[in-house]
Amino acid sequence: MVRDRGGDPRPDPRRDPPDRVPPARGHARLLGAPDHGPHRARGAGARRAAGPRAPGEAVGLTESTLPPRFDPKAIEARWQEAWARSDAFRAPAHPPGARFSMVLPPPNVTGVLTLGHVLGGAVMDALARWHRMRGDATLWVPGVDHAGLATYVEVRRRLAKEGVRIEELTREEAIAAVDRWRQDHERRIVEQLHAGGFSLDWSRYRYTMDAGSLRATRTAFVALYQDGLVYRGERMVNWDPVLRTAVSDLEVQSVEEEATLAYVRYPWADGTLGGMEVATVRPETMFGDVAIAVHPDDARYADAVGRYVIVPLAHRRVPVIADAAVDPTFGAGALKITPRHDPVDREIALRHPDLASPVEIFDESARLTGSGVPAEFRGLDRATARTRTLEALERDGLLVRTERYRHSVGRSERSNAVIEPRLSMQWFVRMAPLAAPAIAGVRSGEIRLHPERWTPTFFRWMEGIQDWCISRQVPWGHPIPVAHCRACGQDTVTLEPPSQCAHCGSRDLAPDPDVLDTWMTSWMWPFATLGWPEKTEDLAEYYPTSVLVTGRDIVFFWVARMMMAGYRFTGRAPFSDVYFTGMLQDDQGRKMSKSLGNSPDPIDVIAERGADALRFAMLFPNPVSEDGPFGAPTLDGARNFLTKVWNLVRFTLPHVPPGAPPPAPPEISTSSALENRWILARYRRAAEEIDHALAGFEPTRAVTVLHGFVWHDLADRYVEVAKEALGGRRGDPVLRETRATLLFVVERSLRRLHPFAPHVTEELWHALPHDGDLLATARWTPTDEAPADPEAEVAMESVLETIRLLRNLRAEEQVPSSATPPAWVRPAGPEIADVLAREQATVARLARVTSLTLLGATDPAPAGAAGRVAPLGECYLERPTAAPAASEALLRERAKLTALLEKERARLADAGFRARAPSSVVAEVEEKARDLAERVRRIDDHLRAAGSPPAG
RNA sequence: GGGCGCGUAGUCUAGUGGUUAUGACGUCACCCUGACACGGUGAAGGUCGCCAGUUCGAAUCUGGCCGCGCCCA
Repeated sequence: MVRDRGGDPRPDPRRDPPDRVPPARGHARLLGAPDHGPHRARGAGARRAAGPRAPGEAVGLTESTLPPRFDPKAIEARWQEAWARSDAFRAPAHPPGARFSMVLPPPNVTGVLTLGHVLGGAVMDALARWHRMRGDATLWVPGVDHAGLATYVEVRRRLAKEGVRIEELTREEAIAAVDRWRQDHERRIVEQLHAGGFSLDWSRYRYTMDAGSLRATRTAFVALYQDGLVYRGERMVNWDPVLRTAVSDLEVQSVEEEATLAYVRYPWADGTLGGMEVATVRPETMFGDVAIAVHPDDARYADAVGRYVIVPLAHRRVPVIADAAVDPTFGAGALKITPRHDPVDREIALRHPDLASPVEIFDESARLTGSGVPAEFRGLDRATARTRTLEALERDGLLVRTERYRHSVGRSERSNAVIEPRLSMQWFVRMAPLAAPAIAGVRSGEIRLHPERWTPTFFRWMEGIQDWCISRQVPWGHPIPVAHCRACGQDTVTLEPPSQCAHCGSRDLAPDPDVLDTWMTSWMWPFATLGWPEKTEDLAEYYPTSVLVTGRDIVFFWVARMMMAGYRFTGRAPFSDVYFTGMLQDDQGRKMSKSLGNSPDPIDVIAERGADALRFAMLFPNPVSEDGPFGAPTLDGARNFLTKVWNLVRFTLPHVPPGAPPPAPPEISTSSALENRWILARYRRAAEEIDHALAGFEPTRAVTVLHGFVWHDLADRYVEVAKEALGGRRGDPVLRETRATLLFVVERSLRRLHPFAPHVTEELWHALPHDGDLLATARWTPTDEAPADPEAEVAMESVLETIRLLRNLRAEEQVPSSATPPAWVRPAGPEIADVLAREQATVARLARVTSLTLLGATDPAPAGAAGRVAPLGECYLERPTAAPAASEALLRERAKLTALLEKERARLADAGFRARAPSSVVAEVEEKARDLAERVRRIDDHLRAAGSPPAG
């Protein structure tokens, strides 16, 4: 760290910003901690006050004033301000060394953040804080997205409630109305992001419609236009008749729906009896029919091809044609051809150029207004027209029959309106040439997807990619940078809005009235936020970005397109790794979604539980990359764990001597206390796994390891064992070593926990002696600070296992908790005997036995004692005199071991196993069988001694 | 209809050829033991969806079936 300050236990950044805290190397006693509610009468404080001597007084403990539970509200805002004031998250301009950069997927100003956003945020912040602590120049760019159509629809709906139709406003009024909404939501989103404690660089905040984004979008459009990758053309598009705009293929959801399939007779034009029977779910489109098509090989209609029929109600003559695209098994095997209103029909019509040119029958709201529509139906909407045409057909005797029919219907993602395929003039991006480098990038591993299993889906979509319709007929969005010349009819496409036509020089120009699909801007987010198209320093320093974290639901909308834009406009992949998060589900297993209204506002959860608990709960225990439930139990778990950490520090504080220096790796040798060697070894193992998991995009694994290590190894086992040494009862050198070890491991655990629970760890870190201003900018310490020590791990396992066995016996024999009976152990080997001899006192204390006697191999079992047989040997515990001999557990154990033994013996009896399995495996099984047999024998001895003969 | 993925204790989950199948939540019993009852200790709970196959050996590999989910038509 640059400055060695700190020591002031609870800096209040509102009064004392961290960089102005006077250097004070004091003891870490907490001063002025707010009283968090009445302390319960029971507990340590009360006991100490009442007792003759507070434990630890003899060794100079200091009373901690941290309350037993932490109150997130009391600390979170304070640290958020401290981080902000110290510019901790502002990425340096010209950093040496490694870079780590990310963009926050810009939340849509359509709404506010959901818990899903917090999930992504928790993952990103973990990565950002981890890299920052590792010393990488770290940049995480915040911003919001104008979310074109989505926001427009939302505002449109809101205005409609107030009785205002947005279509009736002027363009300027409509834009102003949407922009007011945007500002309101933008403010709330920023507030939410602050409340989450995310380490975003707010100095680089961006908006997808700010000046830079406008310039980037315009530049990209012009470049693509000049390359011929953007073109205008009359194509069949997905038309949303409610919003009266085209939408892209991705914005159409296909839904299974039930419809009426009508069999309609088209009479022969020559007056012959009969006609062609055609099945359709859309009889109202018959006014646009130009033909009836049958399959060329369909024998039923061989004579029909070339004849003419009359379109019912419209009374027009159309030919019967043959086309291989017709499915002869569907309906009657004849298809009416309405080229302006069905993509398949259009394809067929294009193959038959002699057909009459198709007529438009719908207006932009899908009302029947075309010239070919009989007066009876003119002005009707699609649904009414469908009913009326069926009625009319029935009246005219042309409706043969109807049947129910399930088929999939395209609905607009935004308005839920049934999409009307419509031939219209739109702007498109040619995708295949843009997709190729992105496909290659993923294939070569230049871009990696995590979890990997999503790559096939990615390739499938990319390889079948269609051109992208980018024009929208709404006011809200980036204007299409094209001017149409009224004089010569040509387009002028330039970076700056032109004052005259580039072709004829006329000044009579009309700007294109449409706007761009919102993704035409967001696909450039990773570099547009860094200043592109200008050659900025940020772009040079921080592009390409490192990781993109997002939900799988926008892989095609956004992730794939960012790759395309990245390669096209910067020549590079926009990021090297993509991490997909899962979707959260509510308590009932339903997806959390805005429409269901089952995602709480993160602000409310944070107010109630704290940002740390919320974020931690996002990562644990359910895997981040899988869909999974999220609710109160998960939050409770996170809160409980953080309270555990809090109390671990509360326990540690009194053992920090006044004036203690910041924690350093303790001097450890093979003569050190076993528990100290062990916890250091365990810490090292955990730290290595955490680092490995983070590097491998497995945040849940990192958090799981932390949770297990801190709670079980450190708090449950180490602290309990170390209490003896910490009480000074094992002598001064051991006390010093143990204090140093405790402080070191606790402090280093806070460091590794910080990316996942930044506020509470920051608070606790400041309560301990520390070097530097903030944990957020402290070092990610190397794992080899703590020595690997497999020997200590094995030895400690024996100690812990002995304790567990004796506790188990206590419970089974219903030994009263106040009793401390004598116990015996017959170790299975000399190493275990050694360890237990040295750690006798620890075992006795934690198993609450009055003495622990080690038995030799030939010593008889203590009479009347309850016993267990385990791999490490046999444990005996004096049975309460009143208790009946309980041998159920022993019998259960025997049954289990016998079953295992059978299995191993069967394997050994198998000649094939002996012949083909590796000899090491055979030896292992032999050893295991010997051991099992020995244990069964001992159990039998024991049962005989206890007077209950072994079963079987 | 096509593609992809997933089925492990009541729930969620770890585990890519040899482990007495991991952990969390929940459940049961005992316990307010010098930080934590948002806690401690111990226990119970699984034919690893089903059926075949490969292999000396399968939760793990292959095939089929059943169920669920997602994406695309």
